[in-house]
Amino acid sequence: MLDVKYIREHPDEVARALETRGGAESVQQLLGLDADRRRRVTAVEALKAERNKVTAEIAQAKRRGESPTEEMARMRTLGDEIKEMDAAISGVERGMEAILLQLPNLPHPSVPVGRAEDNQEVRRWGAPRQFPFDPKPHWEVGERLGILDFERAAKLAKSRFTVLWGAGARLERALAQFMLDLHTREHGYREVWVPHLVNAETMQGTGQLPKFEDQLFRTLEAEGGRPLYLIPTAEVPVTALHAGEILKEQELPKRYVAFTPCYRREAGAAGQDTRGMIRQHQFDKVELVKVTTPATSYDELEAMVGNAEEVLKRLELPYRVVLLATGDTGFASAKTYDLEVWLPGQGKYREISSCSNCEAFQARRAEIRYRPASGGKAEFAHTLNGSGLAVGRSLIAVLENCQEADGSVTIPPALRPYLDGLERITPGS
RNA sequence: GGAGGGGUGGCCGAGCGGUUGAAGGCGCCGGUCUUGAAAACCGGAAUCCCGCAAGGGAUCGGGGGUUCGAAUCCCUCCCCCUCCGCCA
Repeated sequence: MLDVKYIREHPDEVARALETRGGAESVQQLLGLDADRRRRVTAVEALKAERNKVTAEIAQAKRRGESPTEEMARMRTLGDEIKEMDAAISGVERGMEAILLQLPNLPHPSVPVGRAEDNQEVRRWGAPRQFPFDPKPHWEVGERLGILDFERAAKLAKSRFTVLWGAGARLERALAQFMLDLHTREHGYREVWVPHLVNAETMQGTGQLPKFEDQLFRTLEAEGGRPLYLIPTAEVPVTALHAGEILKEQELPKRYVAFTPCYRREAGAAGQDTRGMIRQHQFDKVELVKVTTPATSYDELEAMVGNAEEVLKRLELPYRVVLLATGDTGFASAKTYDLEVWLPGQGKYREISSCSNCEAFQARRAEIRYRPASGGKAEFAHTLNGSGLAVGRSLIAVLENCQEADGSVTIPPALRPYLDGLERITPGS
C-alpha cells in the first residue's frame, strides 16, 4: 500500500511511476476523495470539540447539583449530526482504501522502465553443458526413470499436479534440506515453520488480497464467514509474522527461511507449460524473508540474491540474473531480480527464484514497524522476500542438466550427502 | 463440541459512567553520582488524523447500541486461556 500523504504531495511523480505498472488513472480519483475527506474531517472535528467542551460543562454543573437540560438536549441533536457526518467520512475512507489496495508499489529508480522485453540481464554464471546427445525435457527423463508420474497425479487430483516416486521424492527432500542447511548454517537465516492456511488479513498484508483472489485456493468458509486460504508462497505467513508489531532497530534485520508447499490456482495460465512440472498447483519452495530498515534494505536485497545464487552454484547449475523492468515487477515489489536457471531440455533459461524488495509497501499494509535505536517514533520497516529456491524447479533443473546418454541422472556432489551418497539415479531407483 | 475466564500503552498490569490518554511496575532515552559501570535518585517519552500555526479530534480486540458524556453499561463478531469430551 502506498502512503496517501506521499501521493498527495507528489501526484505527478506517482502517476508517472505507475504508468507502466497500472493504476495511474485512479490517482486523481484518490486525491479527490482525499480532499473531500479532509474537508469533512475538519468540519466534524469542530463539532466534536464543541461537544467535548459542553459535556465537560455539564459534568461541572451536575457536580453543583444542577441539571442543564437545555444543554443536554442541544448535545443530543449535535450527537446525531456528528454520527451522520462520521458515517459519511467512513464511506469516503472505504472508497480510498479500495483504491489504495489496488495500487501497485512504486518502482525503485534503478529499475528499467518498460515491459518484460525491457528486463535487463545483470550477469551469467556457468556455461550450459554441451551434450553429445539431444537433451530431453525433464518429463521424459523423469518418466523414463520412473520417478515422475503425471498420470496418477491427474487421477488423484487433476492436471498440474505431480507424483514423485522413489529417488524423485528423495531428491525433492534432499534439495529442500540442502537449501535449508545452507541458508541457516552459512547465510544467517533462522528457520521457521508456519501455517499453510492463513486468514484474509494475512493475505492482504503481503498484497495477495484483494486483487489476486482468483489466484488463491480458498477453503470452505468457517463459522462467521472467515475463510482460510492456502498460501501461494511462504512469503505470506513469514512476512506477516511481525504484523502489528513494533520491532527494535537493534534486532533488525530479521532473516528468516521457511520450507513450505505453495498452492496456486494458475488461473489465466491455460496452455502455458502444460507439460511437465514447471507450472503446478502445488510445489515446494524454500523461501527467504527479511525485515530491515530503509537504510539497509537494498544492501540486503543484493545479499539475498547472492544467497539464492549460491544454491545454484553449489548445484553447478548454469543461471543468469535478470533485473525485472517496471511492468514485469510484481505488485508489492519496488525492485525484483529473477534468477533463471538453464534448462537444456527446453533450450532456455527459466525462472527459479525471484528476489524482491517491497520497501514499506507490505509493512504499511501489515503494520510492521520498528523503533529507531535513537528512540524516535516508530517507522515502517522494509520487507524483502526471495525464493532460495523453488524446489520443484530445482529438481527439474537437475534432471535436465545432469541427464546422461543412457537416461540416468548424475546427482550433483553437493547433494549426495543428503541422499546417502547416491551418485546416480537409474531406472528403478 | 460443552462449561467458565479474559483481551488496556514497547511489555506486564490497575481502572469498571464524568479533571483517565489512561495509576503502578519493567524496559527505553536524558541527567545527577562514579575513574568507568552497576545501584540509587531526578526528569522525559503512546499512536494516528485535521490544521501554516495556535490548537483540535480520534484511539483501551473489531463493529453496533444506550447516554449530554463510555476503557467502564448492553448487543454482536473475532481471538486467547483454563477445565471436560474427542483426537494425529
